[in-house]
Amino acid sequence: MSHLRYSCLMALDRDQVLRSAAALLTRKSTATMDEVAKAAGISRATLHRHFAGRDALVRALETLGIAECEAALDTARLDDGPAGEAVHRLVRALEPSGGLLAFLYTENQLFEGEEQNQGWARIDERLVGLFRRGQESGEFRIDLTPVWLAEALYGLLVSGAWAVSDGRVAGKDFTYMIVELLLGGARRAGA
Amino acid sequence: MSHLRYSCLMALDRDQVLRSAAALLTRKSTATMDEVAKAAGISRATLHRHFAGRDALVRALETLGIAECEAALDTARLDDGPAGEAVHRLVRALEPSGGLLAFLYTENQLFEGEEQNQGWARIDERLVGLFRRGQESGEFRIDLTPVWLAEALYGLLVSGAWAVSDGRVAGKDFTYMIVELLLGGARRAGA
DNA sequence: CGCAAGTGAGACATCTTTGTCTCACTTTGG
DNA sequence: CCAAAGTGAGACAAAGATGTCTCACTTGCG
Repeated sequence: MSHLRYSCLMALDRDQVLRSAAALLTRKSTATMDEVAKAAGISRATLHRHFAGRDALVRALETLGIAECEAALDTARLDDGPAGEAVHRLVRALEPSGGLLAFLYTENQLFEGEEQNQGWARIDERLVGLFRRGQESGEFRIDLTPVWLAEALYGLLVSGAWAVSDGRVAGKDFTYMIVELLLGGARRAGA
Repeated sequence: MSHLRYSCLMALDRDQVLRSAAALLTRKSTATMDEVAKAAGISRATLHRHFAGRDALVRALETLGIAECEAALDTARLDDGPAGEAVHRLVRALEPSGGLLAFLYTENQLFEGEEQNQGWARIDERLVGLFRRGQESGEFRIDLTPVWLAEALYGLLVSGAWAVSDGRVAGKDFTYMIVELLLGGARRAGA
């Protein structure tokens, strides 16, 4: 039964290709299939054997991004302790996926009419739930809707990922900057 | 001398086409020249008479966006009064340009290698100067760099513009949400 | 060794977008 | 009324990306 080994090996290769494609498309979202293949160190023909086409590749990246988000949401234990600390844990867990999420967030904006992947709705739900919990516990202000807070978190993740990749801010500050701005804002506490 | 009238009429038409293109590309950043032309109510041939090509159109949109930003920066009188209020005036002045800025911000991310338009550098400078002023006056915290605060403002503008255009948040809350989150954060003042 | 599977290189047709051009029609101003 | 300018519709080739296919080569395993 070489079939099992076959599919196993394929899965590994496929994942490596996917990671490499994510890394490239994060920097250049319009990269060609040929560029993606070269970046992965394989030929365009082999790339095509893994992913039926560009759409399939992007959809696979979306699935990967959703999986990483779900994993980060689990890791961050959103229901434990103060909501602010949960946000901190979440951003820290999301940091490695920042570039991929930036790509998918802007890419998703193109699918104006089409229904978005069910996975994002589920993630939105959990994120909104976290902010709502913070409001109900009196930790977060209630004049900013949970939906907006979730949206703002996405925006800050994108800004942060791009600013880091462009060298405008240091990568080590990624989590701190996002969490501090999202939770505390720019105004000095005493001011 | 019909030449003067000619150029004058052209300028008006050109500006209308530009606005319409901005409105369309804001929603669908990959729209083709044909779609842009149809959206403007003109033929593709005429569109080409106004803008040599897609690059020229995008560059013209960039120039428009820069001009609107500069105008907003002037209107907001960044050097007057508390920096926090200046930020509020700025976001309010920027609100009508939110969609266009979102388009240009994400579009600019594609020009990774190339040098960006000098105009953006000047705008960044003024924006960073505003946040620096707020820090020096003791109004803003100093553990978040002015560069990051400026970047975060861009990100929140993009998130806000998309959230409004997708109907996830109400358009009338645009300025309030962005300013309050940017300056005050999600955490309740007393918490 | 010999075979089967996977891969790389490249040819090829196709599709989309773009840029250019022509031609007929409409509008405008003298 | 007439001529000039602008416009719309469409044809056309060129360029870029994609998807498909073939063929030779390597690799791994019996």
